Amino acid sequence: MVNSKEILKEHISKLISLTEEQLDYVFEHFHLMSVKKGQRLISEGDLVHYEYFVLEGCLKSFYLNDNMKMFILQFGMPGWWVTDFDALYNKTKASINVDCITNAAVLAISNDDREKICSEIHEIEHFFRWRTNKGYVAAQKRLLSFMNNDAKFRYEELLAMYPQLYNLVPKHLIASYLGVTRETLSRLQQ
Amino acid sequence: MVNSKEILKEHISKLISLTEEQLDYVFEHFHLMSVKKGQRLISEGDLVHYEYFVLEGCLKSFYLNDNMKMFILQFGMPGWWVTDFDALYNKTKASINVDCITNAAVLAISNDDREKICSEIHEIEHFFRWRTNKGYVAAQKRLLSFMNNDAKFRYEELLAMYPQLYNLVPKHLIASYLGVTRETLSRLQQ
DNA sequence: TCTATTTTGTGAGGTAGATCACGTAATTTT
DNA sequence: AAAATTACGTGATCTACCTCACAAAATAGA
Repeated sequence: MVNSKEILKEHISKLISLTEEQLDYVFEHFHLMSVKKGQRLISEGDLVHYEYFVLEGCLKSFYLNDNMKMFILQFGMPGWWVTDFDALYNKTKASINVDCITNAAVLAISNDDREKICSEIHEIEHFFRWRTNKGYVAAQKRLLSFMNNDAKFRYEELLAMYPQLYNLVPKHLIASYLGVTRETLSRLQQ
Repeated sequence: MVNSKEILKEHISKLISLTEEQLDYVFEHFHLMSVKKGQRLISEGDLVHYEYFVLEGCLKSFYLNDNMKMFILQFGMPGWWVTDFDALYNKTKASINVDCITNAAVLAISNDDREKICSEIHEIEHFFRWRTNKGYVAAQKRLLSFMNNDAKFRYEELLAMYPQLYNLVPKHLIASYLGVTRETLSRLQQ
């Protein structure tokens, strides 16, 4: 089992400086969850109460269209935050799903608790602003790559960024992330 | 000429509550700019010092690939914030450009001044966190629409959201936003 | 007002990736 | 270990969109 407290502290301390007491206090608002492969953390149509910081394993957030075709928004690897940010922040029903690709350990924090520590500790609000900014920038870059590059390029780009993915998740999930069919992905590898 | 102070105050007050004095103080950190059609605000390769809040007119942020093909990331309409967030926050060189599609009025704030008022006024940090979160959610939704829908659907989606765009900007720019050629867009309209 | 530039439309042919269909390997369940 | 399920590869055909080419309309500059 991982030392969740140390991992979170180190993650936060990359962006802001808190005292040990503050870090302990922040940590108290998270709870450690051990989640099994296939387990659903967020389901479309439900209210969303938590966001999840991934400690180990791999989650996915995904959208299912009317034909039940899956589109993966994010692979939640260690150090990443996963939730339906739209539904969580605006207290609306989830339009996406989150589940576990492999057994995983995550730290969950409720929307209320996040807002609470954000308002109590200015630096934590700063931390979450920067974290969200990074997500925004990453989403824009992915959008650009989508418009500018073909599937093969995007595939190599993804594997360069996350080499572990190749052996960690089935290829049809990688295809869903790239926005192509599994058949096309299979043909790319030649 | 628009009342820039009132517009900014109202924009900020939608998310947070500040005193009049605080709002005045915040406003002092912006400067009003009148920009002409075609004028460049951010150029690829340069350092980025400002972000821009659009009061009137229309900006565009765009990426040019190796063949000088343009991809529009954002139409900056009144009430939107435009910059290269990656370059601005991380003090690296711009990878995108921002210019004016029509004559426009914007409020500019430097990165240093934003960080300054964010650290001085906790609520302002909160405001910018929520603003960025909205941008992140919008970028993810656009990505999903890109993967899930064809060009015609995305075109109608865009016009439903911004009906003014149809008469405000040339069609080839709309095509660049949708990620199709101008020829394809022209054929979609039938 | 005349000219130059930008914008828009449309035909013809090419291509990346989709869909459907089938077979085999690998993994999981019993 | 057998059976069931899931993952993966590959051929054949189809289609949304691209590229190139040309022309007409609209707009901006002088």
